[in-house]
Amino acid sequence: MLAVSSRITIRDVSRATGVSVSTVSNALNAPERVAPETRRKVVEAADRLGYRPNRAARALPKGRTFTIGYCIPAGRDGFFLDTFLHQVTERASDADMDILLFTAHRGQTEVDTFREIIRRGAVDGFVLSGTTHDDQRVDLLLESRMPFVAFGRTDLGSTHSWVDVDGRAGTRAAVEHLVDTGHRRIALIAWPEGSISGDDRVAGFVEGLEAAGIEHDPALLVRAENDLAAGREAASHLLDADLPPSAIVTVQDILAAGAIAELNRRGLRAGPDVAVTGFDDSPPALYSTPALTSVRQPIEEIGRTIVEFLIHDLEEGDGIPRTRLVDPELVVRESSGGP
Amino acid sequence: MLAVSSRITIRDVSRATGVSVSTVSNALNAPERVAPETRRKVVEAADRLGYRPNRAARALPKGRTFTIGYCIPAGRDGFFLDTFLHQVTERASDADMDILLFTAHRGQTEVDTFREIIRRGAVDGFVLSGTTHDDQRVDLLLESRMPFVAFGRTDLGSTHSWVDVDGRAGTRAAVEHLVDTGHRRIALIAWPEGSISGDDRVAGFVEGLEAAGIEHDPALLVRAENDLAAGREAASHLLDADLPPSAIVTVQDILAAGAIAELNRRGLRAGPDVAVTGFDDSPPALYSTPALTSVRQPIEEIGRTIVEFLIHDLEEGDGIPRTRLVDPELVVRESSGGP
DNA sequence: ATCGGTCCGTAAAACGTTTTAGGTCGGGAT
DNA sequence: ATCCCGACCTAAAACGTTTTACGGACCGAT
Repeated sequence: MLAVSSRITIRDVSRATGVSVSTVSNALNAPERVAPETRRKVVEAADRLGYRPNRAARALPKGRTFTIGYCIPAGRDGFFLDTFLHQVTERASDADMDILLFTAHRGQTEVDTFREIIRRGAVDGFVLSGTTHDDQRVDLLLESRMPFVAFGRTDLGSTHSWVDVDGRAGTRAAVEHLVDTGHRRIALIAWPEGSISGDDRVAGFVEGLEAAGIEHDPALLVRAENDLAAGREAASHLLDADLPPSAIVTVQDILAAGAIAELNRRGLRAGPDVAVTGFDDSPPALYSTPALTSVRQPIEEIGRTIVEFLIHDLEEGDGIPRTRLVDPELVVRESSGGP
Repeated sequence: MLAVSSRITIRDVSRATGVSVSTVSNALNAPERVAPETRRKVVEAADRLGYRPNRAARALPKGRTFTIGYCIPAGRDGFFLDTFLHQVTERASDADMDILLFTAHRGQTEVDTFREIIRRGAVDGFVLSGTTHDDQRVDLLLESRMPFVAFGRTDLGSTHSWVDVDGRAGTRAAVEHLVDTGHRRIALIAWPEGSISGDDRVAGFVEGLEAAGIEHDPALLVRAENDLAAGREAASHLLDADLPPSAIVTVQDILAAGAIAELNRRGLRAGPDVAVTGFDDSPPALYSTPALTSVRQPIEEIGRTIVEFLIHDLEEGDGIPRTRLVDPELVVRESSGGP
C-alpha cells in the first residue's frame, strides 16, 4: 500500500506560521534563539497540525539515530526476555529512543550481523545480553568504538560497561537458608564448567558451605546440561548415593523442576522429604507444585540500569566504563519447606 | 562517545572506482543499467571497503524505512513473547527489514504512542498482538492507511489482515480427548466473559460436549481471572460440588496450575484422580509435576505467517486483507492420564 | 552621526542516499 | 552524410531535517 496520509513536514508548519523553516526548527529545538511570541506561534501551529520531525530526516544531519540495538538471542534465553525487553524499551522511551530489534541473518554469525548494523549506521549503541567469557561481540564493539552496555560480565570486564547479578551471593543465600532450616548434607546440580554465571553460582555454593563449617563432599556436586531430563538424571544419581543429600541446590529452575520430577517418581515430596531450590525465579518456579524456592534476579532493576548507563554514555560522551553488580533475592516457597 | 569509526559512504566507493556516485548507486540497486565491467568494479570495491548504505539516508528518498513496528505489551503477554518476537524478527530479517520495538510512553495511551510513531514516519507497517474486540489501534491504523497484520481477530476482522489460533478447535480437542479416555463429567474454568479468545475457547468446550452427546451442566462452568489463586479457588469450588467433575478443562495453563495446586492440597493427584488440561503449552506446563496436558499454539507458524502477510502487502501494495486461522495441537501429558 | 553589539530571523549548506533528466558516444539504417 | 537509437554514464534535484553563517534592525554608548 502506498504511503498515503500526506505526512506533516516542517514546511507545513513554516507555511502555517509564515515563518521560515529554520525558525521553526530553532523554535522547537533551541527555544532561546527565538522571540517568545514567535516560539508560541510555532509551538501552537506544530501542535495543531500534529507535526513530528521525521526520524530518518533528523538522523541525517544530527549524526544520531536515537535508536538502541538489541540482538534477540537465537536459542531461547530464558523466560525473562519478556520482562527485560519491556523494561529496556520503556526506559529507552523515557530518553526518546527506540529499540531496534534484530537477529542473526541466515548463514551469518551473530558478530557479522552486528557489523552489518554498525556499518548501516542504524543505531547509536547496543544492549548486549547472554555474554560469554571471550565475547566476540564485545571485541567488535570496542574496536568500532560503539557505545554499549552488557547484561553479564566478560573477560574484558574492566574495559566496558556492564550490569550483572551477583550469582555467587544468590547460591550462597540458598545454602544459608538450607543450613538455617537444619540441613547439613546439601548437594548442587550445576552446569558444565566454563560459563561465567555457572561457575559463579558454584563458587557461591562452596562459599556457603564453608561459612557454615560444612565440609564440601565432591560427590554432592554433579553437572548437567540445562534441561529437564538432565536435571532428573542428576537428581537420580544423587539420590542413589550411599549417603543421599537432604537438600538439593540447583543453578537453574529447570534443573530444579527435573529434580522435583525425579523425587515425585520415587514417591518422595519436595520440601518435606528433600528440599530443592532453583535459580532465576522463572514462571515455572511459581506455578509448579510444590512452588519452588528460587533465587530471583531483579530483571527490572537490571534493565533500567543498563539503559541508564547507555544513555549517560551517549549524552555525556565520556565513554567511561560503568559497572554494577546487583543483589539477587532468595524467594522461599514450599519446595524448601517454606510456607 | 563521539561517533567515530569514519563510516564508509557511497562517495568513498565512488572515489575508489573513479566512477560517479550515481553509477555506484545504480550498480548496486539496478545492475541492468550499468555495464558488466563497471558493475564488477563497483561491487568489488564496495565489498572490499565494507560499504553498506546508511539506513536513514536511504529511507529519505525511498520513502520507506525498512522497519516494522511492534509495541511490546505492558502487562506480560504470556510466555510466547520470546518465541514470537524471535520468529518475527528472523522473518523480517529475511526480507531485509528490522523491528522497531516501542512501548507506551509514560502518561500516554498505547494508541497515542502508535500515532507518534506514525507521525515520525518511523516504520513502514506494524505487527499487532493482544487484540481486543474493538481495538483502538486497529481504528487508528486503518484510518491512517498504515499496513499492519494482527495476531488475533477484532470486530473489524474483515477489513484488515490477521492471523489467529482456532481456540475453539483447541478446547474442543481437549474435551474429545477426555471423552475418549472415559470422562463424562467434565468441567471448565474459563475467563470472565468478553474477550475474543476466551469466548472462543468456551464455545469449543460446549461444542465438544454436544458432539459427545453430553448435556452441558452450567454448574460445571466457572469463571476466574487469569492467575494462580483464582484458578485454585475455581477448582476448589468445583470439587466441593455434590457431583464433582472427573476432569477439568481450563482456558489457560496458569488456571490449570491453580487447579493442580488445589488437587495436591486435597491429597488428590492430577491425572489418576482428576484429569486436568491447560491451554498455551507454556513452559510451566512442561516443567510442572505432573506435566500438564495442554493445547499448543503454533507460535512459530503464526509469527512467520504474520510477517509474510505484512511483507507481501508492503511489496505488492495491494492492501487486500489476508487472514489465516491456524490449528492448535493438543499435547497429551500426565495430568490427563497420558504417558 | 557613527560605531559596536544584541536580538531575531533567514538563506543556504550539509547529511547520504536515490532517482530523474539529460548528455555523449558509437553504430546501423536511411 | 545524416539521422536516430541504444547503451552507458553523470549532474543535479530531491527527501526532511539541522546548523552555520550572515544580514537587518534596533539600541545604547561614544
